[in-house]
Amino acid sequence: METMTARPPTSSDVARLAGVSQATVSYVLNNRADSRVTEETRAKVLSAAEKLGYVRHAGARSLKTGNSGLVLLPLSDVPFGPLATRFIEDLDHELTALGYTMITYGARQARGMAAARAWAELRPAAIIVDTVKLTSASVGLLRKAGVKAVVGISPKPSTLVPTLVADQTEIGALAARHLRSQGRRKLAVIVPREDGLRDIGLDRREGFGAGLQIDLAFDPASAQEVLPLLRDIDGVFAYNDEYAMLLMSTLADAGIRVPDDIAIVGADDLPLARLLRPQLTTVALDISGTAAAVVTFLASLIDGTPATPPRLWTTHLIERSST
Amino acid sequence: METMTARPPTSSDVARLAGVSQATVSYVLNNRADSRVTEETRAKVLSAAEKLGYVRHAGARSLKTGNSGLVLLPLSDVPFGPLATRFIEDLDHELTALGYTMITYGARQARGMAAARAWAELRPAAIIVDTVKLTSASVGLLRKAGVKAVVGISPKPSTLVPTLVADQTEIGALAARHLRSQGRRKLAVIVPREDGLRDIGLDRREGFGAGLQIDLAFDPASAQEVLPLLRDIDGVFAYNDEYAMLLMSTLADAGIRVPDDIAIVGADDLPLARLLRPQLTTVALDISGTAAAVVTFLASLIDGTPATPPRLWTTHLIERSST
DNA sequence: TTGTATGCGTTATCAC
DNA sequence: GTGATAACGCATACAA
Repeated sequence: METMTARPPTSSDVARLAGVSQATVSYVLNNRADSRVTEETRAKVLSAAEKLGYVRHAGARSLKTGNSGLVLLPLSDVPFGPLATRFIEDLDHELTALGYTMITYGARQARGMAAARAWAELRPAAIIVDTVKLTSASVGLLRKAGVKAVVGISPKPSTLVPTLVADQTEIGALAARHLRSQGRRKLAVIVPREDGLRDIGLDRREGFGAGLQIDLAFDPASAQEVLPLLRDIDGVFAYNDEYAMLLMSTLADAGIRVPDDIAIVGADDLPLARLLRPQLTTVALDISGTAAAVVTFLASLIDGTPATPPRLWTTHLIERSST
Repeated sequence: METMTARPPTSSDVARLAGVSQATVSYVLNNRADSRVTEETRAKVLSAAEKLGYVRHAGARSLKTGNSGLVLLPLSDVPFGPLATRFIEDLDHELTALGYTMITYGARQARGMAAARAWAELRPAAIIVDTVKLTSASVGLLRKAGVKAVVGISPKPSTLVPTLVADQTEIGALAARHLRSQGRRKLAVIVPREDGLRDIGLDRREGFGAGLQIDLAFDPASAQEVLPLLRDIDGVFAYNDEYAMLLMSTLADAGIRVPDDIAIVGADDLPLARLLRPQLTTVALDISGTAAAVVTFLASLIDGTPATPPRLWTTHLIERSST
């Protein structure tokens, strides 16, 4: 027989079953040290809670205590690869260890005020979000709603909020340095045409420095079109490994040799890109340890202690046979 | 001057500023039709709320009404590609349209009771989760906590909960049918060695039917090792496009021609795989419209109406030059 | 050591 | 049309 219509068990239900007061249940379940409870009553409470399948009501708890323990991560519109996924997982792990609950929210949620209102309803303790989704007004709203830490992610530091700087320029710079060190002088840099990727591409291009900018959509036809632009080029930074793969496949078709005619550098060190022949030289991003630093940073902000945002990653070049 | 320590504005604050009662504020903000409010007071309330930056407290609301409007999506441990990402985005969009708030939870959250307790704290209206993360006990706990719709995702229907069946066998079957139709008779099927992928691979292999099973790790060295197994093979279903890429790069190195010596079929129709030469024949999954159907299904369950879970995808074969 | 009482922000039932 | 008022589940100051 199913108990379909039964109301979820409350701490009062647990108290009734255990033969104690509701307050005692709360003490036991929260391990409050200041109120020492007999081992016996403690056991009674625990077993009663177990038997009833009692689970705290997070809403009621947050209403009472004024903090939800939630950390909100509205997902970026930019499709993310293994790196970002790994970072999010690490973040979740670290936050869980500190008793926070990490939640990701809306893949394509509207930005600005509407989004901020939706976020604020949950009364999160912290929120980490792509800076482009924030406005001065929306940050104000979030702060008013009691969000202790509003942290941005962005290629450049924001004036609005403390920002985790995802510095794209150093990626481009590293690629340029390597190509130059290989004696390449006639350089080009790929910038994706795709919406979300374009801004990142422009930043990588900025870091790359002097060189021909080639706008490229992720599409063989587009690659065919830009092929003539490479006539006088002997080194290309391809934005990332995926665009590098696109480029290399097109160059191969055209009979242009890599690295003999043109050297190619990718970025992100995708596992899939290791299958390429020649193997792709790439700028790898190292994010290990970042999540822990970010969580420490968040905790400081939540406590009201000022703190400096950590670096999101370090970069290093992996030289393979495409350069 | 910042108002750092100010308590978030409540509906009472709005009422005070607007010069009305707190109940009236609630009526206005919820557009309750039964209590007709003057257009004038309505405007006063709205402007007061605006000025204060008032945002509802989701916790208090869910405490009072007994439903949170939350739909929880504990993410699967299996790394997901563009397809799953798209599905999640669609789902979010559809749910938002119906007034629900979709939230994804913990990338590597523990399964079983511990996870269920964490989920239940949020008192979601519905939860969609990989069936392997559920146990009979944890489903019971969730139901007791008032979760109206506990929906599984799994290759096979579950006895525990209504299940969105991600039928992998038909993918394998389609690949086999195509290879046979091309006159290939000595068939093999790749099964990934990787943890999360292996079960999916075994299901695809089951659907494939007769043929040599080749266990393969996503790694060029592993591909080298299995190369001898392909000596007598003339058609391979490579599990998915990524493994197909691995395989094709290894075959190319060994001087084995595709499709002349061996025909290859991938799956998932990855954009990146279109760069391959020869171009990869693949089993494509179509998920358009699925999210809407799933949301309709969820809504039924939440209303207490029994309903049949929709199919997650349809499959079709895209023939290119690798077969 | 445990119980009583209160209020967090909200919605909803009832008088007015 | 609008305003008191109660209750949702919980944590905690204080009383016992």
